[in-house]
Amino acid sequence: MDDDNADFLLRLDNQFCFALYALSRKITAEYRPLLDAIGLTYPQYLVMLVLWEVQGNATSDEFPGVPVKFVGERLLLDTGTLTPLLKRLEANGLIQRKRSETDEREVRIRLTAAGLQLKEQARQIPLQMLCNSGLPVDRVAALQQELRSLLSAVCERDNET
Amino acid sequence: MDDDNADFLLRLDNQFCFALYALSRKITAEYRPLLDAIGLTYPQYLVMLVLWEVQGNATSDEFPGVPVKFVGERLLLDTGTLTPLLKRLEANGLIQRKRSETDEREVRIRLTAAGLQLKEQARQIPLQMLCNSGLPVDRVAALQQELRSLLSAVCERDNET
DNA sequence: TCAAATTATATTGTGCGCAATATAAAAATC
DNA sequence: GATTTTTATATTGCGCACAATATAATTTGA
Repeated sequence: MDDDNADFLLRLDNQFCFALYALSRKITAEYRPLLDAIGLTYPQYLVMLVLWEVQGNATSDEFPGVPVKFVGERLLLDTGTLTPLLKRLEANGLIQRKRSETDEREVRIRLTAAGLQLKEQARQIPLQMLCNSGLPVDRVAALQQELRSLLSAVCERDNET
Repeated sequence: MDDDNADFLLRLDNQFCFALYALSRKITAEYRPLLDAIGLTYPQYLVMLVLWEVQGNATSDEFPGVPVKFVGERLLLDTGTLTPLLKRLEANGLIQRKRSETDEREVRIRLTAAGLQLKEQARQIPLQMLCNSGLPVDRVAALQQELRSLLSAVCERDNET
């Protein structure tokens, strides 16, 4: 390949990765005011989404909790990120962390009453975001499908190695 | 809206933002081995792309440099991120940071000989990434166009405020 | 022309991400 | 059943991101 072609491929505007990286940060920034209002960061919000989904409306008495590993697999995050994040959520009274009695290696996570309650304040966020964005819904939906498809492809390749 | 619909919108798999966030991290991870080989992190690589583009083949004698602000606008990063990053690039001998003589507020950034030289080792990276990904080129290209379009829309809205 | 507003960068502090390492418990293998 | 291997979490350290604040230089405008 000659230099002109190589320079073309090195131009910032031609980097797929940069478009992805920049838009991801921009969208996260759009969430910030909404999440500030309920006292969550964006990664903390993702963890709460996972827990709201899996714990349903069960109280912490009824629910055995999920291992940290489960949350990590869902969000593609490792314990170096999750352990301190979960400790902060615990310090804020939204979750409980308790070492499993049947398998002492596991730490099981479950929502407190306050954590369950917070879901009611979060319900409005997805629609709010969509409205705030002013973007055409079908376009966002199509893009999301494509992103999820590529993500699956990359993850499957990772698993083969 | 009833609870079922709200729960649907709160499901992790339905979050546009999560698909974006997760894929962005995955793609960055794919760059890591290639960038490790030339001693750059991913954000540092982006800064170098900007500088390679704007300085061309000029030596640091010939080139007046660009302000930190210029790099920040190109990458949508603020000085809280850039100042320490640029200091690391300087410590590694890839750039010079020099306060402008005509406007003492500005710090002008330019590539050293080593920084210019590194471009030769970086030339292969974009094509390598495309090959490694194993993804269909046209699909990636189309997605990139869509991401850039949304990014522009979000940035324009920001500028109006 | 001088005070006020703006601009460019730096600093501080918090919270991710992630590699590398450590530790303890459970499972597998001999 | 003792040893090895694997698994689950924690810790440490580094480098972003970004809000908030500070500082100094320039520009604006009364």
